[in-house]
Amino acid sequence: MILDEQLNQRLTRTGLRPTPQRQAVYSVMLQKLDHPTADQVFFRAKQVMPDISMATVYNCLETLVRCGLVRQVNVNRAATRFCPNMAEHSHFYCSECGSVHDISVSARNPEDVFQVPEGFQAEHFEISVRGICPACRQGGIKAATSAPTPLHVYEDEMSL
Amino acid sequence: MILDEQLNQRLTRTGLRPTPQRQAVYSVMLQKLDHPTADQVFFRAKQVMPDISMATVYNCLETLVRCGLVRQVNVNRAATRFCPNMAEHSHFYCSECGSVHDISVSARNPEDVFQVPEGFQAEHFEISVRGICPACRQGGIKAATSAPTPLHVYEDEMSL
DNA sequence: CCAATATTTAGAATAATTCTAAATATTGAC
DNA sequence: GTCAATATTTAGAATTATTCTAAATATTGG
Repeated sequence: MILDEQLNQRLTRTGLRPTPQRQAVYSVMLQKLDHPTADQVFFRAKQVMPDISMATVYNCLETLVRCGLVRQVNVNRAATRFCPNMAEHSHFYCSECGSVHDISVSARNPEDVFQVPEGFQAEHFEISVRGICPACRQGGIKAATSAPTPLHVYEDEMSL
Repeated sequence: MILDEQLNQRLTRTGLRPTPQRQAVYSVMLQKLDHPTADQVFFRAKQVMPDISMATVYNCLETLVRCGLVRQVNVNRAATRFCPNMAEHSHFYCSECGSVHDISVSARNPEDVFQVPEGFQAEHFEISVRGICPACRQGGIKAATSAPTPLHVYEDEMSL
């Protein structure tokens, strides 16, 4: 597969080794472009490689982040999500169902967005938006005492 | 104190009760305008009210957030920080020492910053910047195997 | 002052993540 | 190809911030 080549190049360039686990995790990330948590990646990876362990999934995801093929998305204090879209973009977080969606950044330069005072050295910035996703607006799921998982989440991932 | 009045008004307006603990936590938040974690707030609150409990600090902080006197700042997966500056601003996170600093937003409107696709309903957005703070640039603390706590952090908070 | 309601509290529970140390795999040198 | 050196995987324990629980206490309006 061509994508394996890309992964292998990135890995070796960073002094890391290509392994079947890393390939499996990366392929899983590319298969479905939602923003899975480590748990979800673990579940999906097991379908391809049944003996892979959670620790390895964490390790592989960290590796992919380190070599620039995946990025981490942190929303509130919920589990970290992972995103293989490395193009510049921001994230929309649905406060109803917790789903994460890519949105595009309209600002051209950092200076159009924020100002850091003298002496600070900015390295990276991130914009995140919170609100209601189309599915939840449609679905009209009312906030229950403890919100039930909306139907449009987890259509896959039925059992372990 | 005048600020207690402000707190009490906000609380009762939201159907919540003014309590000494809430006052203590709020006063602590206003005393030092850094961005303390719940732990740090607990430590500081104990100096004023030695028998206050951690659970109460969490409760009070949540209450203050709910009635709009304090906001939460989440950076990466580290402990949530709390900020009593309710004016529009963003946060700069120092990847060396973990300190958080207020920075100003230059964008006028959300549309200048990002675009949400049709069907999404944005409610709130947040910009966060990561980099090196002036103290760390000066200090020139080199990344050790496990970074030692830089000197400019925790000048207070020596013992429990 | 009393009943109704809200808050505080200590400690247990949770959940995501990191750590540990032993087993296994991969690499480059020969 | 074989071997030593190094990197990776793994299961399970440990950690950490936070939330939950249920009993004790405080506050409020009547």
